[in-house]
Amino acid sequence: MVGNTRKKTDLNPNNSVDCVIFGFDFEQIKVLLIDRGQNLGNSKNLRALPGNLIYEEEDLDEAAYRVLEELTGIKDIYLEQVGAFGNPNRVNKESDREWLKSIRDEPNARVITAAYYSLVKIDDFVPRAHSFAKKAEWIPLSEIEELAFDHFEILQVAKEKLKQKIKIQPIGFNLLPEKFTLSQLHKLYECIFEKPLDKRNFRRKIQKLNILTNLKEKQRGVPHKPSQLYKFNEENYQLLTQNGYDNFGF
Amino acid sequence: MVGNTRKKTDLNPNNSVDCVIFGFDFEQIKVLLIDRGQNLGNSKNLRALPGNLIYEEEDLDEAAYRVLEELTGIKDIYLEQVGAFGNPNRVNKESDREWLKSIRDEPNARVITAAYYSLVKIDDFVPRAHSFAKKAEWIPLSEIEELAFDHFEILQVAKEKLKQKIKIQPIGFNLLPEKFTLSQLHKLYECIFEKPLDKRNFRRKIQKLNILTNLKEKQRGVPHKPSQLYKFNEENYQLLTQNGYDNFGF
DNA sequence: CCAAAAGTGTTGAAGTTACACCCATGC
DNA sequence: GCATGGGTGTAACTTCAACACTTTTGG
Repeated sequence: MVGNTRKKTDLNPNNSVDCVIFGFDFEQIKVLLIDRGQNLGNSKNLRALPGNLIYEEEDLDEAAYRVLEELTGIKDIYLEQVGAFGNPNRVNKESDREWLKSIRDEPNARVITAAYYSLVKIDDFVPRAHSFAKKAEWIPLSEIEELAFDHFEILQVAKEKLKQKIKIQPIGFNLLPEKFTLSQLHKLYECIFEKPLDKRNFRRKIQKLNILTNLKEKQRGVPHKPSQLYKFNEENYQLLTQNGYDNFGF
Repeated sequence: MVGNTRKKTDLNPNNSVDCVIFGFDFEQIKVLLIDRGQNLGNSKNLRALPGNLIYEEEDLDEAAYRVLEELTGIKDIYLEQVGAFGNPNRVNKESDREWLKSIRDEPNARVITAAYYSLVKIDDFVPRAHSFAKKAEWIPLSEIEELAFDHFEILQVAKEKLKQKIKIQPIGFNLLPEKFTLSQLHKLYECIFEKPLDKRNFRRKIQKLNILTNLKEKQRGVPHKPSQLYKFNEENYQLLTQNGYDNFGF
């Protein structure tokens, strides 16, 4: 992989990857979208999921990591496959067709995409736009109403998969900084499940799992009682799950 | 779709679908595999999942239904996507390369596959081999140790997805005949989860869901106390789940 | 009458839900 | 001293796990 010099002609014109990048700013879930900077007459400049064609000899997972880095500068993150999307009508918006003409050698090729979702610590990097992404921006999930191609549909499926996954694997920590408070974790779960969770019950439940380490360290500079800081305890998590435990309930 | 006359040249050389068809014979889970009837010198004649290239203008889900019917004669069944598999080394077995040469126009093309799993009532049809499938056979899941391409890996993932899915949606009924007994359902769940479930607890739990209709009809001709027959109650299931209920536990 | 699977209830432990007040800090 | 979010316990209820015997049929 490393050091390959790949040409545009090594691209597989029929297959792409698209990434739904979730972030959490302690208030809401956000999704990283790119702005293709189209200046179009009558059609809308819709945002898109970061995604692109894969190379002929490239693994799908690898392609997802690569594309993500190329378009946004993000690397080394948690990725999970959502599935394959191959509706022949994925490209039925005028603005999408025009855009493809401007960046692809074979703009009319039928493209099947493998979608991924990933969870990132929103502060670990400033998303930088690269390549054809004129801007890369965090957009609140709740405000997204329309996207390029079939990306809105992909987003809905990704959201659903995330909800299911977090019930059987505590992947939420990927969205939080190394050190976090129970309230932040609580808020995160509420945002993902899109419903309120009782504070005391949540705390009891999560603490019973014994996968948090209390850092014996407090928040500083907050205008209220400072909160304990915790970190995810990877070792205890391994112990817990090595016998097939997968009930993270909620 | 109907009436299209499609030529071999309309095939998309880079994309295929593969189907993991699960069946249940009241004793164990079986998987429908095809035998490509290779007569090879030193390499094994491995069985494969039914699958084939898709057409250029064909939806993935549709392609899965079509390929399945073409290779096995099965139609109108429950299908669920497993995901996209695109490891460039999927074809690294000598026997697979030779076989592709014999059936494909572009045997060396890199192929990304969308895998599906499906649940069928094993007695609803006799699988018939068609096309390049020389035989289509039900093989016990527990006896499958090696398959063509990356099909064994696909099978493992499909099995895992099925286990997860049946916890949140009672899809098991697709594997049983219209009329079935609680013992058959019980055995089915044990086979899927690969672990014993307490008989009384299972019955209580499933009956509390209120998605079974007691047909007030008994098994006949069995050399033991005949069992009540039940059918799946679709209406009650809709009522149960319309408010988001998805705890079919186990 | 024997073999085979069907069918049934109880108890103790664990988990779930709902709910209200005091605490520590910055300003 | 006030506003803000942090942190805690209990009681009623529901669910879960474990467990053994009687029933009905065919042969």
